[in-house]
Amino acid sequence: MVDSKAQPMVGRQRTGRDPVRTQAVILEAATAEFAEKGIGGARVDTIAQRAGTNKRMLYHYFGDKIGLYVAVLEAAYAAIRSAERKLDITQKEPEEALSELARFTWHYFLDHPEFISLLNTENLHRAVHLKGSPRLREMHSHLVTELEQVLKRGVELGVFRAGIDPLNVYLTIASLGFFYLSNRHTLSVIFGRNLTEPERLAEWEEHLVRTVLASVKAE
Amino acid sequence: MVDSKAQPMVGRQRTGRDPVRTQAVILEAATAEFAEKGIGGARVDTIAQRAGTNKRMLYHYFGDKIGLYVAVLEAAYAAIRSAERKLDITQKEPEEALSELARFTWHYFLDHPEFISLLNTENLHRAVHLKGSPRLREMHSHLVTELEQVLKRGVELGVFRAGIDPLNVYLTIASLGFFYLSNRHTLSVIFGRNLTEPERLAEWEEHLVRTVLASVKAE
DNA sequence: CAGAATTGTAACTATCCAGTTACTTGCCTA
DNA sequence: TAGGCAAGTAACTGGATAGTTACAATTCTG
Repeated sequence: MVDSKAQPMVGRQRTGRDPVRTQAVILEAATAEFAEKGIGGARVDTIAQRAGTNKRMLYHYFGDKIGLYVAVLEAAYAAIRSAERKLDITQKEPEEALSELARFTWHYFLDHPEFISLLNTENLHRAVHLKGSPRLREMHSHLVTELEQVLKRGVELGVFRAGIDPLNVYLTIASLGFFYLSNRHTLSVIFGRNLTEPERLAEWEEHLVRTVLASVKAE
Repeated sequence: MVDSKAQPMVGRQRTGRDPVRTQAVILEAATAEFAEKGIGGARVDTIAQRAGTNKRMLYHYFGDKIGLYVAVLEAAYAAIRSAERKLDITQKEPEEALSELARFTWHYFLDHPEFISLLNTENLHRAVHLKGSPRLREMHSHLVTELEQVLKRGVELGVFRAGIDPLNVYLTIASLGFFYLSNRHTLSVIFGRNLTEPERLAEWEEHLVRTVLASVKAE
């Protein structure tokens, strides 16, 4: 999610002055630590160790623990928005477009469980950090606007029913993708099944796509 | 979620020996504290204050902070299972039964945001506390079995399509209800809308019910 | 009314942890 | 090659916190 050249410097000699790379490895280590343990459980010393640097650097670049967490959250949003911009669904048939958006979202969550965890952490804290971020505008998703166009063409073609709020469709996709993965631990225990077996994941993906299409289907 | 006679004893004199009630007020205060702050952010002294008792009592009855948290989690599961047992969907028309289950789940989550938060906390910790609970069996939901019967009758009547895993329908309902409320803070910031306005909540409830029914509809 | 049980008080311990300080080391460039 | 800059070291401070201790106070029942 951060610059791919970022790598912990554990077991390495100093490689020279590179503030951008130092910040990147700190951010990556902090992402893992905050995602695994939340704000209250994350430890500054552990983040420094995981990054292969020292905590003087953390305070030098990010100010304090919360400043580091905010940078992690902003980077996480930047990453998903960057990935979303690579998706262009407006040039496809409506049903295909919607399927593609649904699969993209599912696979993004599947490949980025740390993003799910960070969202849960931020909601636990009532989004106070997100609200205070000057980069808020960058976190908006253009996909709802694109989705609006897709739904409109679907209505025109007679495959989608009219009167659907695109935000609701976006939230339907996100709901089905997020909940399954976010709650995989408790659900696996409660239902006595391993929800993260490859077959189950593939089955849920098909169920997700089918449900989203069914929810907008013309009668 | 806990015994209704539980009430904080703040500002009250000692009201006599009542270990059941003392434990109940501690559990209620602890539920609020763990739900609002997670395990790492919750404070034992604050729980005692919120309960109107002292922390000697917390350690006396629950052993330690984690023991208290586990008791909170078990009580939360007991409460939703108790509420679920009052629901009988097997005697209704399949579509009505499914609608009722969907609305019940939505309203349960709406009325119990602390349950949502505790589930997120427990998943952050990979359900290690849940796994270790001797009350695990009590946490299973009988509703999947009932749902299986409802789906079967729906297929027989020709209103539902065949081959649907009842667990997937249950997860669909839970997904749509859970995600919206769990992420209400970040989503409200990102999309610039207050997702918890009464009109939005009512609209989402209708969308939830419609989507669940559409997902099982016979073709 | 005495004793048992529940609940309370307040000080305490030991540990943890965010953040700071004062310096040192190493790299790179003019 | 000297100096500036990035990065590192390690001790430290101050405060927070879970959990404990040793007793006291209150309630209620046999």
